Amino acid sequence: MPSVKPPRKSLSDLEHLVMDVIWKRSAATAEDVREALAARHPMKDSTTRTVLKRLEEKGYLEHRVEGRTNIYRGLTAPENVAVRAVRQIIDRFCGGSIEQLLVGMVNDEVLDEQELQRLAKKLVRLKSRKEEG
Amino acid sequence: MPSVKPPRKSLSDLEHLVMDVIWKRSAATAEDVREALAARHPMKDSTTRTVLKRLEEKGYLEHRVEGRTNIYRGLTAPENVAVRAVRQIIDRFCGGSIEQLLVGMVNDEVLDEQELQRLAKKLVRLKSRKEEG
DNA sequence: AGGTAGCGCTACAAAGCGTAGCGCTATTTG
DNA sequence: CAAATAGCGCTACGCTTTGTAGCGCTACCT
Repeated sequence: MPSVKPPRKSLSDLEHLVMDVIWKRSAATAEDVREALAARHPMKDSTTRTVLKRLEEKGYLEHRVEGRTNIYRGLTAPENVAVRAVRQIIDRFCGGSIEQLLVGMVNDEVLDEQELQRLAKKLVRLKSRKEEG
Repeated sequence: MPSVKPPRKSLSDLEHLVMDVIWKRSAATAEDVREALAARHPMKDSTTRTVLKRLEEKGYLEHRVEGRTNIYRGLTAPENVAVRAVRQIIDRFCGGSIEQLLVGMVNDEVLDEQELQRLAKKLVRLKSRKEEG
């Protein structure tokens, strides 16, 4: 597996909106993005391009040229970005302890213990199934 | 329970360092903070104060005056900050699905399913014990 | 009285972000 | 074919955040 280098910087609000578009359709042109966001966040064509360019610099995107058109493609799935971010949080706020985070989530009622247990079981099932092939 | 309002803005690197000091000792003066960070991050007295002030504005701290000295105290525990941040991440990157995040963590081997199950059980035990009083 | 501790205020440069204008070229259209 | 258009990259600008600190005031100890 050619481990993809993780993006260095985090996403701004607008960058996030744009990434959502990319993630939703796996590939898009600048115009695609602009149109997709026209309702929620209208912007000029050049604005879209700037954001796209910055996302590329940050390592979230790459593009290939097709005819005269740039086709942008995401380099990381949203879940991966999420996992990295959470990892950071655990390191920074919970002394590296996932347990501490889970405890906090249960206490804050963001997560229910029963639900967590159900998910845990599900994941174990999934894993063993995968190992069997 | 007088639900504490969550801080609005997130922490910068330096702010984070400072909060760690506060969290470690639950209360501290500006000098305490400066000394505690002197090795890792030397700074002038006034710098420390600026950061402290900003942290207060952001809602992470409050201070009381004792004699001529300000005593700073954290308003939120690190786990709470962590939980809120993770909540955001789940909403933003995982469409609100905790499951999606956990799956991602297991796939990225940040978390082991067995370990997760162990923790889940532990939390359930903890909860029932708490309910019994 | 003079030094000092402690404090708040103001400032400022660098970086990040949202925004966009401009000018170039290849393609489409009248 | 000339003109309009699509698509692109470059440059820029104002605003906010962040790290950094200087300054000047006051209460206090020597």
